[in-house]
Amino acid sequence: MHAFDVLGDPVRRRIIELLADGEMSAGEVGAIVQREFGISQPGVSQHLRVLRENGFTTVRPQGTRRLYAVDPAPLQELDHWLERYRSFWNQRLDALSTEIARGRSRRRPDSGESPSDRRTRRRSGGTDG
Amino acid sequence: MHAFDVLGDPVRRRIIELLADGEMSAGEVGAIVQREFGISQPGVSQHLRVLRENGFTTVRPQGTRRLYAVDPAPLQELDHWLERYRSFWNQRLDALSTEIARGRSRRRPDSGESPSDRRTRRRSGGTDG
DNA sequence: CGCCTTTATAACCACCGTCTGATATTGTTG
DNA sequence: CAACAATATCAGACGGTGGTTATAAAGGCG
Repeated sequence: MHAFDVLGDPVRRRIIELLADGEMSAGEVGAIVQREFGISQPGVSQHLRVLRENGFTTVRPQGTRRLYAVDPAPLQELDHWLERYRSFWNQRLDALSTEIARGRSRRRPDSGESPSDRRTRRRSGGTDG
Repeated sequence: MHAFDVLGDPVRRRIIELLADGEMSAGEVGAIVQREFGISQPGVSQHLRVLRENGFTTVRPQGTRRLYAVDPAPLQELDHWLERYRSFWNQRLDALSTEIARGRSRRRPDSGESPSDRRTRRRSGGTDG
């Protein structure tokens, strides 16, 4: 699962935001998220699981509590994806279109970049990262 | 709809990547995406509509063709969201956890930041941007 | 005008992500 | 050990997303 897929959910984004300020217990995260989004404890727990299993958080037990912390590695993946577009917003958009058009006339045959997650069919249940 | 929601789909991400190299017609985008993802022309068109309606692309008619270009403004939104996490991956992770814990002990009562998109219920169909 | 191409839209639908209430698991305390 | 707290997991429901085929709309050409 791609980092964007994980963060394409507002609850999970919010959890990452909360954890950015520092380690929190599942319950603390839950209290806030339950209030803000109006979902149940198991609902929150499922989102925590997605984050955990996709490397966005680390978790350590402290008694009955589970302390979650953000793991920034997958976020770096997003940052890299965005690199190509950073130059875009430092320039005028119409002037950029012209430059892009020029750059496009000498288009590279193979940019050597792997395209975004490719799926044959959503129905196949092909979820790869 | 939040920028992450839009890009939380691999087809739409791919389309943005394609357009980053320069303006393309809907058909050109379609040919690539249909081959890579194995979806139909209307399927591609629907994704283009989502991108268009959420400000990720501009479109201009050229005869029967529609030329799409990337509009980077919403991507900037992502970049801002990521700012907070950039410092994370420039440091050792365990040392960072310690610092975060310290910073957490003097937690601000109100960070003044709007939380991620808040929904009452997914069932309510509350999709706001 | 008819014919063709391009591409958007309409109408429909399957499935999977996200939700729920119930329950299991983990840990602590008296 | 029982009781409690914290939280993960289970089993099932369901609606929205992302897909389809058919068709409409827009434009160009002979």
